[in-house]
Amino acid sequence: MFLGSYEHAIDEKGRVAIPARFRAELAGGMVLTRGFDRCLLIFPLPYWSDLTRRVSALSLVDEDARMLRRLLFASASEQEMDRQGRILLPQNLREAGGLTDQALLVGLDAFIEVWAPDRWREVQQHLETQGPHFDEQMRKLGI
Amino acid sequence: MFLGSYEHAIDEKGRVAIPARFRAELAGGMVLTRGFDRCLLIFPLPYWSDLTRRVSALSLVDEDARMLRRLLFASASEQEMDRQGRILLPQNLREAGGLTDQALLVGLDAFIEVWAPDRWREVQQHLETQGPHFDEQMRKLGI
DNA sequence: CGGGAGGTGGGGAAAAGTGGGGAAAAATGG
DNA sequence: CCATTTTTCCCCACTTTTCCCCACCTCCCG
Repeated sequence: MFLGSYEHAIDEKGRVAIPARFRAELAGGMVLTRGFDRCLLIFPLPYWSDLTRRVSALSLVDEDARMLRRLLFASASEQEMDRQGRILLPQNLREAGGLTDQALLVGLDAFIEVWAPDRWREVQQHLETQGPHFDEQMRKLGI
Repeated sequence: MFLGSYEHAIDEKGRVAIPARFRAELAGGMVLTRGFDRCLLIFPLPYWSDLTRRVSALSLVDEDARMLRRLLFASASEQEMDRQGRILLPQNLREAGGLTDQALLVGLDAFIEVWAPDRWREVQQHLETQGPHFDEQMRKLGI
C-alpha cells in the first residue's frame, strides 16, 4: 500500500531515493515507465506482470491497444534499488516527465507516480477546483 | 465505536495523543488523510481498505479515475501509535487542516475527525443555527 | 490524601537522504 | 582483436531527520 507524497533530490547521476516506506513492497523488483499527463509510473513487479498479461491479450488490430502498448512497453525499464534504496531514472524517462533536479514520488495505493514538483502542484490545484466533480464520482462508487 | 470529542496538544514534533478510549480500535493500524471542510480523517485500517478497494480497481487509463486516485491517496499517511499512544500528523496534513498547537479529535462512530479547535466551534454554531433544517433531513431518513 | 492512568516534553539512538570516489563494464576507434 | 576512452553502477561516509523510549506532570477517582 503506497500512500503519501515525498519530494526527493535527483542527483547528478540521475538517481532518486525511494521513500523508505515504499521499499519493502518494491524489494521484489519494479518496472519504471511513462504514464499519462507527463508523469512516470513505478509498478511493483507483480502488478506489472498482471498488467502486461492484460495488455498483451488485446487485439493487434485495435488502434488504442497499439498506442497503449507503445506507451507502456517502449520506454519501460526494469530497475532494482542499490544498497541505499535508490533507483536510476534513465535519461529518456527523465525527459519524458520533465524532471530535472527534484522528483515528487506519489503513492497511489497499488503503484507510484513520479512528478516534477511544479507540475504536481498544477495537478493539485486542479483537484481543489474540481472538488464537486469528484464528490459525484465518489457517490457513484458508494464512498 | 468512536464517540466523543477530545482536545489534545500538538507538540513541537507534530504529534498528538490518541484518546485512550480510541486506542484499542486503532491498534491494528490506521490511515490519516484529508477530509471535507478542512478537517482531517482517521480511519481504522480495515475500514480504509474497504473504502479504497473500489478505487484501486478502476482503470489506469480513465482520466477521472486517475484524478480520484490522486485525491484520495496522495495526501494519505499510514500511521501507528508509539508506546505512549501518539501518532505523527505529517506537516502537509497539519497545514491542510489549519492545525497549529491544539487538535480536537471527534469520534464519529466508524472513524475520527481532527479539527482545529476554533474551526470546530464554527461548525458547532452552524449546527445550532441550522437545527431546523436537519430536523427535516432526519425525518426523511426516518430517524 | 494516595494511587493510577492519561497526557506531555525532551534527549538519544537509529535510520533515511545525499554526495562522491573507484572499480567494472561497455562503447568506440584503430 | 586489442587498446583507450567513456559510461555505468556499486559502495562508503557524512549529514540530517525521524522516531523511539524514558521521565515527569496533571487530573481523576477511590
